[in-house]
Amino acid sequence: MPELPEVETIRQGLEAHTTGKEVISANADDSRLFRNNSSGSEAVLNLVSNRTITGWERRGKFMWMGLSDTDEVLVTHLGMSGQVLYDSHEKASPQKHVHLQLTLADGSSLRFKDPRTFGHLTVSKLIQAQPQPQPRTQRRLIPEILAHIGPDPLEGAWDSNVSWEKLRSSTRKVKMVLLDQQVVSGIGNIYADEALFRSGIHGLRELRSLELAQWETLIGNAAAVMREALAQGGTSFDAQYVDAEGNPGYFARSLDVYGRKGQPCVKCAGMLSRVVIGGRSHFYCSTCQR
DNA sequence: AATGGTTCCTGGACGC
DNA sequence: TGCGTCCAGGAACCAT
Repeated sequence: MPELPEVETIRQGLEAHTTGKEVISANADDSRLFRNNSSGSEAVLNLVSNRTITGWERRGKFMWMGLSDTDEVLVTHLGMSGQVLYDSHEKASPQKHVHLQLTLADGSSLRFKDPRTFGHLTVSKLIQAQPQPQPRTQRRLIPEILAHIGPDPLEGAWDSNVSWEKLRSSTRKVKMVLLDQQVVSGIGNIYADEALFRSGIHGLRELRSLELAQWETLIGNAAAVMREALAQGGTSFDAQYVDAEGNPGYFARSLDVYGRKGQPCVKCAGMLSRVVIGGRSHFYCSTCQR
């Protein structure tokens, strides 16, 4: 389940291994990963072929590959089970669920794999981000299709006051707002639960019951837990999440509540519970979270 | 306008 | 051991 720390881990690996390399051949299937392109995978193949990779950027759970001599980028979202795998040598045999494969000039390869096809592979044009990061050290460009996605808490652009006026009267459950990528991006089900636990806030609370200071604490804790996870290479429960070189992350052992129903709370030793909010599992401590 | 529900998909966990 | 059944998850889309 790639959330911000997992996507950032993958991005760093791709940045290190593929920047400056030319794409000499590209193959794609007709997977629904390409559903946002009017011409399916064709637009993606046209974009990447014979261009040099200039780098990888990220906002929230979205990541994009920059290319030479164009203001269009290849935008990826890994969904539930997406992987972008780098290999120092070309993978000759076709592999299951690999929907796009690029061969680079030095003989290395890049494979976009996604069994559940919840992800996206889309061509999009870069535009000016609104709002711009503060302080405005450099102008941030983001893909046009991500214009509605909010900044993530690890970006300079994040400012909880910006969204507060719209949120303060909302009757939505706090957990649902944390997962709303238009409000704040990058937080998925795992880190939402961890941030709520650290903040002592129950996910079923209505947002309007919070003070601005509590909302800021919540976002601050989400940022903190995601930074810690990033330092561990992300969270892996199974083979679904691996970095660009196929290695798992080690943060799962550091989770306080997610997936721990029936186990003791790390703060009060009481038994942790689970409830469904908006179709998502919410793991919490009924003593520590109010 | 704002909010909640439905949908896509398949590997893995579980029960018999 | 092997089969069937069910569930997890993100975000676009639809219904209210």
